[in-house]
Amino acid sequence: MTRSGRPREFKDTTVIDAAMDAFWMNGYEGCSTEDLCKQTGLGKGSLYNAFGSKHELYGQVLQRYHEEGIREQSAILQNTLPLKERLRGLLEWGINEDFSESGRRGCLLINAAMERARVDPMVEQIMTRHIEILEEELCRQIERGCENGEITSGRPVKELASLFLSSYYGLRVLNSSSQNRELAKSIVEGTLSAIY
Amino acid sequence: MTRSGRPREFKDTTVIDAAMDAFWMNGYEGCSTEDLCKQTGLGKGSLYNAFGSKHELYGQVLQRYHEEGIREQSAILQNTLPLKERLRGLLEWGINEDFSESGRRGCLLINAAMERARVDPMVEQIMTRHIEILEEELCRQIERGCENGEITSGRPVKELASLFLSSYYGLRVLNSSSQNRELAKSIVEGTLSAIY
DNA sequence: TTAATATTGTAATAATCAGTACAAAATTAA
DNA sequence: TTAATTTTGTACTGATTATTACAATATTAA
Repeated sequence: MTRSGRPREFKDTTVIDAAMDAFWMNGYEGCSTEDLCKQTGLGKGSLYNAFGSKHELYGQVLQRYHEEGIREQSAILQNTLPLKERLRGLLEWGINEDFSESGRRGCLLINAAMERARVDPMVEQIMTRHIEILEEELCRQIERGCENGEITSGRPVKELASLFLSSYYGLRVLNSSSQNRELAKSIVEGTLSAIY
Repeated sequence: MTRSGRPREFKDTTVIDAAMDAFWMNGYEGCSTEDLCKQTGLGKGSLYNAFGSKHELYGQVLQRYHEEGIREQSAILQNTLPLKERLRGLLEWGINEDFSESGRRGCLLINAAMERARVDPMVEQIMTRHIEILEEELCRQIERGCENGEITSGRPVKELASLFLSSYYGLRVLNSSSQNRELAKSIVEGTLSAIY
């Protein structure tokens, strides 16, 4: 079942990961096809033959980032620690991303949404789905926390999940806007003690 | 003390406001000098003569937005209502901005910071200052709220202010990412009941 | 081997980019 | 009036933009 013709000299996922770096560093508008060729190592011919356009490649990049992000965040929320430690883990995972060596790029999906969700249905759709999934998982875990007595505040589950979600996204934005570790620490404590 | 030479046919602040719309709609990279001329009504000659470069004009736009934003937000935080209503007022002010007719542009400063704070010291500086001032005002008001018995949670003022700040920024980001009024409502309730 | 097919690198395309040059126009100071 | 000064609109610059054309290359199926 192998296709005839000259075989590709690259793996799609590898190229998408490289393109992800380029878009992450430069944004969508700020990233030229030249940048994409340099970062991926492909020529224009190959890039356009394989991915169609800059915008389609961007779509594949965001989709991949979204799926991997959900995987990692869900894993943190579903491990065996007490809920409070899992929630802390998620906040700290975000902080690690935001303050990593690789140059303070923040969350690619937030960057993309702020730049383009308003004008690009593809971006809006991925971001909306991402938020939905995260919110659902938060509700699931907080619900369990209420049932087994870990959470005693008595507030509605939806409200607690919304609060955590917004505080988490605010944390990510504040981190990549002004790189203030003190503030980040304070947000973590404030958020956790708001739920407990 | 009038300067000699042909007088300008425009008021600086009017032009800056028009340029603000252009940058707000398109982002920095996505906004061409052509866009700026169209939106402001000026020719390139006048625009460059008066503002030097696209980047300098962008700086003036952000500075103006920053100052006006601080003015409005401070006014809300300093009015005569109970603190809880003032905090609610700030959240709802943000929601009104994010869901306004003028096309879901969100907060210009957040947009700018997400696009450029990483690579543009001017943007980072304005955003950092903006956050600082807002945080200070929140601390001031929450401090008073603790002293006069409006707030009884016993948590440190800094922590409560950080929580509110992050939740507020998260709210703004979630709003402009996916325009979910239900979620916004839930965040408002969750945030306020976290502090009270 | 050959025909068919797919990928690759390079060169070209037309449009758009930020910014400049400059002469015409409009003002003030002398 | 005239000289000096500033603003304005237009035409232009060279660079860069996303995308395409296409011949050379590398493979599979017959």
